[in-house]
Amino acid sequence: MKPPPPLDADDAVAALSALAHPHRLAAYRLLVQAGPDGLSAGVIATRLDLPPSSLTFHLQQLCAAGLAGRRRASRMIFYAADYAAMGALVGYLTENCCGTAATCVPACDPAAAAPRASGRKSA
Amino acid sequence: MKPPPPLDADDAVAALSALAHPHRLAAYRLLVQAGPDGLSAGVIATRLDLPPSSLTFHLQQLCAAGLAGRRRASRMIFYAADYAAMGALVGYLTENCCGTAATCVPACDPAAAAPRASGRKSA
DNA sequence: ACGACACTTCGAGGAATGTCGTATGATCAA
DNA sequence: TTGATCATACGACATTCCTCGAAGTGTCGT
Repeated sequence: MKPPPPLDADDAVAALSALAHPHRLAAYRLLVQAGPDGLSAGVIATRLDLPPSSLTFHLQQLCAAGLAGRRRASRMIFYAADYAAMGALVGYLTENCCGTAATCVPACDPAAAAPRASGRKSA
Repeated sequence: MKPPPPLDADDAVAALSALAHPHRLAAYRLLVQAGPDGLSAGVIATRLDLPPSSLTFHLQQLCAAGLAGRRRASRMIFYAADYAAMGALVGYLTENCCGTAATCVPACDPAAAAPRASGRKSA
Protein backbone atom coordinates (compact mmCIF):
# COMPACT_ATOMS: atom_id res chain seq x y z
CA MET A 1 0.00 0.00 0.00
CA LYS A 2 1.39 3.29 -1.07
CA PRO A 3 0.16 6.42 0.66
CA PRO A 4 0.69 8.51 -2.45
CA PRO A 5 -1.64 6.95 -4.99
CA PRO A 6 0.05 6.69 -8.36
CA LEU A 7 -0.65 9.83 -10.27
CA ASP A 8 -0.82 9.75 -14.02
CA ALA A 9 0.23 12.58 -16.27
CA ASP A 10 -3.25 13.99 -16.63
CA ASP A 11 -3.82 14.05 -12.90
CA ALA A 12 -0.51 15.76 -12.38
CA VAL A 13 -1.30 18.40 -14.96
CA ALA A 14 -4.69 18.94 -13.37
CA ALA A 15 -3.13 19.39 -9.95
CA LEU A 16 -0.42 21.68 -11.24
CA SER A 17 -2.93 23.74 -13.20
CA ALA A 18 -5.03 24.08 -10.11
CA LEU A 19 -2.07 25.43 -8.20
CA ALA A 20 -0.80 27.58 -11.01
CA HIS A 21 -2.82 30.63 -10.14
CA PRO A 22 -2.09 33.23 -7.47
CA HIS A 23 -5.46 33.05 -5.77
CA ARG A 24 -5.62 29.31 -5.79
CA LEU A 25 -2.08 28.87 -4.61
CA ALA A 26 -2.76 31.30 -1.80
CA ALA A 27 -5.96 29.50 -0.89
CA TYR A 28 -4.25 26.17 -0.99
CA ARG A 29 -1.47 27.29 1.30
CA LEU A 30 -4.01 28.66 3.69
CA LEU A 31 -5.60 25.23 3.76
CA VAL A 32 -2.30 23.43 4.11
CA GLN A 33 -1.42 25.57 7.05
CA ALA A 34 -4.88 25.35 8.54
CA GLY A 35 -4.60 21.62 9.02
CA PRO A 36 -7.15 18.81 8.61
CA ASP A 37 -10.03 20.89 9.88
CA GLY A 38 -9.72 23.29 7.02
CA LEU A 39 -11.30 26.69 6.70
CA SER A 40 -14.77 27.88 5.75
CA ALA A 41 -15.30 29.50 2.37
CA GLY A 42 -16.18 32.73 4.10
CA VAL A 43 -12.93 32.87 6.03
CA ILE A 44 -10.91 32.15 2.94
CA ALA A 45 -12.78 34.80 0.99
CA THR A 46 -12.06 37.33 3.71
CA ARG A 47 -8.39 36.51 3.95
CA LEU A 48 -7.94 36.55 0.22
CA ASP A 49 -10.25 39.49 -0.29
CA LEU A 50 -12.13 37.84 -3.10
CA PRO A 51 -15.79 38.03 -4.07
CA PRO A 52 -17.70 34.85 -3.14
CA SER A 53 -18.38 33.74 -6.67
CA SER A 54 -14.75 34.07 -7.64
CA LEU A 55 -13.63 32.14 -4.63
CA THR A 56 -16.05 29.33 -5.30
CA PHE A 57 -14.69 29.08 -8.80
CA HIS A 58 -11.16 28.63 -7.52
CA LEU A 59 -12.06 26.32 -4.70
CA GLN A 60 -13.82 24.08 -7.16
CA GLN A 61 -10.72 23.81 -9.24
CA LEU A 62 -8.77 22.73 -6.19
CA CYS A 63 -11.38 20.12 -5.33
CA ALA A 64 -11.68 18.90 -8.88
CA ALA A 65 -7.94 18.38 -8.98
CA GLY A 66 -8.19 16.34 -5.83
CA LEU A 67 -6.06 18.73 -3.82
CA ALA A 68 -8.81 19.65 -1.41
CA GLY A 69 -11.95 18.23 0.05
CA ARG A 70 -15.13 19.87 1.31
CA ARG A 71 -17.40 19.27 4.22
CA ARG A 72 -20.54 21.00 5.31
CA ALA A 73 -21.03 22.27 8.84
CA SER A 74 -24.40 23.85 9.23
CA ARG A 75 -24.52 26.88 7.03
CA MET A 76 -20.84 26.94 6.33
CA ILE A 77 -18.73 24.78 4.07
CA PHE A 78 -15.24 23.86 5.11
CA TYR A 79 -12.46 23.14 2.69
CA ALA A 80 -9.40 21.21 3.72
CA ALA A 81 -6.19 20.32 1.94
CA ASP A 82 -5.66 16.74 0.90
CA TYR A 83 -2.15 16.02 2.06
CA ALA A 84 -1.94 12.69 0.32
CA ALA A 85 -2.61 14.37 -3.00
CA MET A 86 0.21 16.77 -2.44
CA GLY A 87 2.50 13.89 -1.57
CA ALA A 88 1.54 12.15 -4.77
CA LEU A 89 2.21 15.24 -6.81
CA VAL A 90 5.61 15.78 -5.28
CA GLY A 91 6.36 12.14 -5.89
CA TYR A 92 5.41 12.42 -9.51
CA LEU A 93 7.58 15.45 -10.00
CA THR A 94 10.63 13.95 -8.40
CA GLU A 95 10.16 10.50 -9.81
CA ASN A 96 13.35 9.08 -11.26
CA CYS A 97 15.33 12.18 -10.49
CA CYS A 98 17.37 10.10 -8.10
CA GLY A 99 18.90 8.34 -11.00
CA THR A 100 21.39 11.13 -11.12
CA ALA A 101 22.26 11.04 -7.47
CA ALA A 102 24.31 14.08 -6.61
CA THR A 103 22.04 16.58 -8.26
CA CYS A 104 18.91 15.27 -6.65
CA VAL A 105 16.60 17.41 -4.59
CA PRO A 106 15.94 16.88 -0.88
CA ALA A 107 12.38 15.83 -1.45
CA CYS A 108 13.66 13.13 -3.69
CA ASP A 109 15.67 11.44 -1.01
CA PRO A 110 15.03 7.73 -1.53
CA ALA A 111 15.23 7.07 2.20
CA ALA A 112 12.47 9.52 2.91
CA ALA A 113 10.33 8.88 -0.12
CA ALA A 114 10.00 5.13 0.04
CA PRO A 115 9.20 4.04 3.58
CA ARG A 116 6.67 6.34 5.14
CA ALA A 117 3.29 5.16 6.19
CA SER A 118 1.50 8.45 6.45
CA GLY A 119 -1.58 6.87 5.02
CA ARG A 120 -4.53 9.21 5.23
CA LYS A 121 -7.95 10.01 4.07
CA SER A 122 -8.20 10.44 0.38
CA ALA A 123 -11.77 11.40 -0.29
CA MET B 1 23.88 29.49 1.40
CA LYS B 2 20.70 27.60 0.88
CA PRO B 3 20.45 25.27 -2.10
CA PRO B 4 16.75 25.99 -2.48
CA PRO B 5 16.58 29.74 -2.81
CA PRO B 6 13.51 31.12 -1.05
CA LEU B 7 10.73 31.20 -3.54
CA ASP B 8 8.11 33.90 -3.37
CA ALA B 9 4.51 33.45 -4.41
CA ASP B 10 5.06 34.83 -7.89
CA ASP B 11 7.98 32.56 -8.55
CA ALA B 12 6.01 29.59 -7.35
CA VAL B 13 3.08 30.44 -9.59
CA ALA B 14 5.45 30.87 -12.51
CA ALA B 15 7.00 27.49 -11.89
CA LEU B 16 3.67 25.78 -11.42
CA SER B 17 2.27 27.42 -14.53
CA ALA B 18 5.26 26.23 -16.47
CA LEU B 19 4.62 22.68 -15.36
CA ALA B 20 0.87 22.88 -15.75
CA HIS B 21 0.79 21.80 -19.35
CA PRO B 22 1.02 18.28 -20.75
CA HIS B 23 3.84 18.97 -23.16
CA ARG B 24 5.89 20.96 -20.73
CA LEU B 25 5.41 18.50 -17.91
CA ALA B 26 6.45 15.69 -20.23
CA ALA B 27 9.48 17.65 -21.38
CA TYR B 28 10.41 18.50 -17.84
CA ARG B 29 10.25 14.93 -16.70
CA LEU B 30 12.37 13.91 -19.63
CA LEU B 31 14.94 16.42 -18.45
CA VAL B 32 14.69 15.37 -14.83
CA GLN B 33 15.29 11.80 -15.80
CA ALA B 34 18.02 12.70 -18.26
CA GLY B 35 20.22 14.11 -15.54
CA PRO B 36 22.53 17.12 -15.45
CA ASP B 37 23.64 16.71 -19.04
CA GLY B 38 20.15 17.29 -20.28
CA LEU B 39 18.82 16.59 -23.74
CA SER B 40 19.06 18.43 -27.03
CA ALA B 41 16.02 20.22 -28.36
CA GLY B 42 15.93 17.86 -31.29
CA VAL B 43 15.80 14.78 -29.11
CA ILE B 44 13.04 16.25 -26.99
CA ALA B 45 11.07 17.21 -30.06
CA THR B 46 11.37 13.70 -31.39
CA ARG B 47 10.34 12.03 -28.16
CA LEU B 48 7.43 14.37 -27.67
CA ASP B 49 6.54 14.43 -31.35
CA LEU B 50 6.21 18.18 -31.46
CA PRO B 51 7.06 20.63 -34.21
CA PRO B 52 10.26 22.56 -33.46
CA SER B 53 8.60 25.91 -33.02
CA SER B 54 6.11 24.54 -30.55
CA LEU B 55 8.81 22.86 -28.58
CA THR B 56 10.88 26.00 -28.38
CA PHE B 57 7.87 27.83 -27.04
CA HIS B 58 7.44 25.36 -24.21
CA LEU B 59 11.12 25.04 -23.44
CA GLN B 60 11.30 28.77 -23.06
CA GLN B 61 8.54 28.72 -20.49
CA LEU B 62 10.47 26.16 -18.52
CA CYS B 63 13.63 28.25 -18.68
CA ALA B 64 11.82 31.48 -17.87
CA ALA B 65 10.37 29.86 -14.79
CA GLY B 66 13.85 28.84 -13.74
CA LEU B 67 13.09 25.15 -13.95
CA ALA B 68 15.57 24.46 -16.71
CA GLY B 69 18.77 25.81 -18.13
CA ARG B 70 20.22 25.77 -21.63
CA ARG B 71 23.66 25.24 -23.03
CA ARG B 72 24.93 25.22 -26.54
CA ALA B 73 27.06 22.42 -27.89
CA SER B 74 28.04 23.05 -31.45
CA ARG B 75 24.90 23.04 -33.53
CA MET B 76 22.73 21.61 -30.83
CA ILE B 77 21.23 23.21 -27.76
CA PHE B 78 20.92 21.17 -24.62
CA TYR B 79 18.31 21.77 -21.98
CA ALA B 80 18.73 20.46 -18.47
CA ALA B 81 16.49 20.46 -15.42
CA ASP B 82 17.39 22.73 -12.54
CA TYR B 83 17.07 20.45 -9.56
CA ALA B 84 17.46 23.20 -7.03
CA ALA B 85 14.47 24.99 -8.48
CA MET B 86 12.37 21.91 -8.09
CA GLY B 87 13.51 21.56 -4.52
CA ALA B 88 12.54 25.14 -3.82
CA LEU B 89 9.12 24.62 -5.35
CA VAL B 90 8.46 21.51 -3.32
CA GLY B 91 9.61 23.37 -0.25
CA TYR B 92 7.26 26.20 -0.93
CA LEU B 93 4.32 23.86 -1.40
CA THR B 94 4.97 21.93 1.77
CA GLU B 95 5.94 24.91 3.88
CA ASN B 96 4.21 24.93 7.22
CA CYS B 97 2.25 21.82 6.53
CA CYS B 98 4.16 20.16 9.31
CA GLY B 99 2.25 22.17 11.80
CA THR B 100 -0.29 19.42 11.66
CA ALA B 101 2.16 16.60 12.09
CA ALA B 102 0.29 13.41 11.50
CA THR B 103 -1.30 14.49 8.28
CA CYS B 104 1.90 15.70 6.74
CA VAL B 105 3.29 14.45 3.47
CA PRO B 106 6.58 12.58 3.15
CA ALA B 107 8.29 15.47 1.41
CA CYS B 108 7.39 17.62 4.34
CA ASP B 109 9.33 15.57 6.84
CA PRO B 110 10.67 18.15 9.30
CA ALA B 111 13.92 16.27 9.62
CA ALA B 112 14.49 16.61 5.92
CA ALA B 113 12.94 20.00 5.38
CA ALA B 114 14.39 22.17 8.09
CA PRO B 115 18.08 21.50 8.62
CA ARG B 116 19.40 20.90 5.22
CA ALA B 117 21.58 23.94 4.85
CA SER B 118 24.70 21.88 5.07
CA GLY B 119 24.32 18.21 4.52
CA ARG B 120 21.79 16.71 2.27
CA LYS B 121 20.49 13.42 1.31
CA SER B 122 22.69 10.51 2.04
CA ALA B 123 25.11 9.58 -0.68
C1' DA C 1 32.26 30.31 -49.79
C1' DC C 2 28.43 27.24 -50.13
C1' DG C 3 25.02 24.11 -48.69
C1' DA C 4 23.06 21.51 -44.95
C1' DC C 5 21.54 21.25 -40.34
C1' DA C 6 19.70 22.61 -35.54
C1' DC C 7 17.08 25.66 -33.48
C1' DT C 8 14.65 30.19 -32.68
C1' DT C 9 11.70 34.14 -33.80
C1' DC C 10 7.61 36.05 -35.77
C1' DG C 11 2.85 36.31 -36.48
C1' DA C 12 -2.07 35.11 -36.57
C1' DG C 13 -6.02 32.34 -35.53
C1' DG C 14 -8.61 29.61 -32.32
C1' DA C 15 -9.30 27.69 -27.70
C1' DA C 16 -9.23 27.95 -22.86
C1' DT C 17 -9.27 30.57 -18.57
C1' DG C 18 -10.35 34.17 -15.01
C1' DT C 19 -13.58 37.80 -13.28
C1' DC C 20 -17.58 39.11 -11.04
C1' DG C 21 -22.67 40.71 -10.78
C1' DT C 22 -26.87 38.59 -10.15
C1' DA C 23 -29.96 34.79 -9.20
C1' DT C 24 -30.72 30.60 -6.61
C1' DG C 25 -30.30 26.80 -3.03
C1' DA C 26 -29.54 25.57 1.79
C1' DT C 27 -29.63 26.35 6.71
C1' DC C 28 -30.66 28.71 10.92
C1' DA C 29 -33.11 31.97 14.28
C1' DA C 30 -37.28 33.83 15.87
C1' DT D 1 -43.34 31.21 7.88
C1' DT D 2 -40.38 34.99 7.30
C1' DG D 3 -35.98 37.04 7.07
C1' DA D 4 -31.03 36.78 7.29
C1' DT D 5 -26.75 34.45 6.22
C1' DC D 6 -23.42 31.40 3.74
C1' DA D 7 -22.32 29.60 -0.33
C1' DT D 8 -22.98 27.97 -5.21
C1' DA D 9 -24.65 28.24 -10.23
C1' DC D 10 -25.07 30.89 -14.32
C1' DG D 11 -23.73 33.97 -17.90
C1' DA D 12 -21.03 37.25 -20.56
C1' DC D 13 -16.95 39.61 -21.21
C1' DA D 14 -11.98 40.38 -21.53
C1' DT D 15 -7.61 38.34 -21.54
C1' DT D 16 -4.22 35.07 -21.84
C1' DC D 17 -2.42 30.84 -23.75
C1' DC D 18 -1.32 27.25 -27.33
C1' DT D 19 -0.26 25.85 -32.01
C1' DC D 20 2.45 25.79 -36.00
C1' DG D 21 4.05 27.39 -40.74
C1' DA D 22 7.39 30.37 -42.68
C1' DA D 23 11.42 33.02 -42.32
C1' DG D 24 15.79 34.01 -39.88
C1' DT D 25 20.28 33.08 -37.07
C1' DG D 26 24.21 30.53 -35.90
C1' DT D 27 27.28 26.40 -36.71
C1' DC D 28 29.51 22.72 -39.18
C1' DG D 29 31.49 20.03 -43.19
C1' DT D 30 33.53 20.27 -47.58
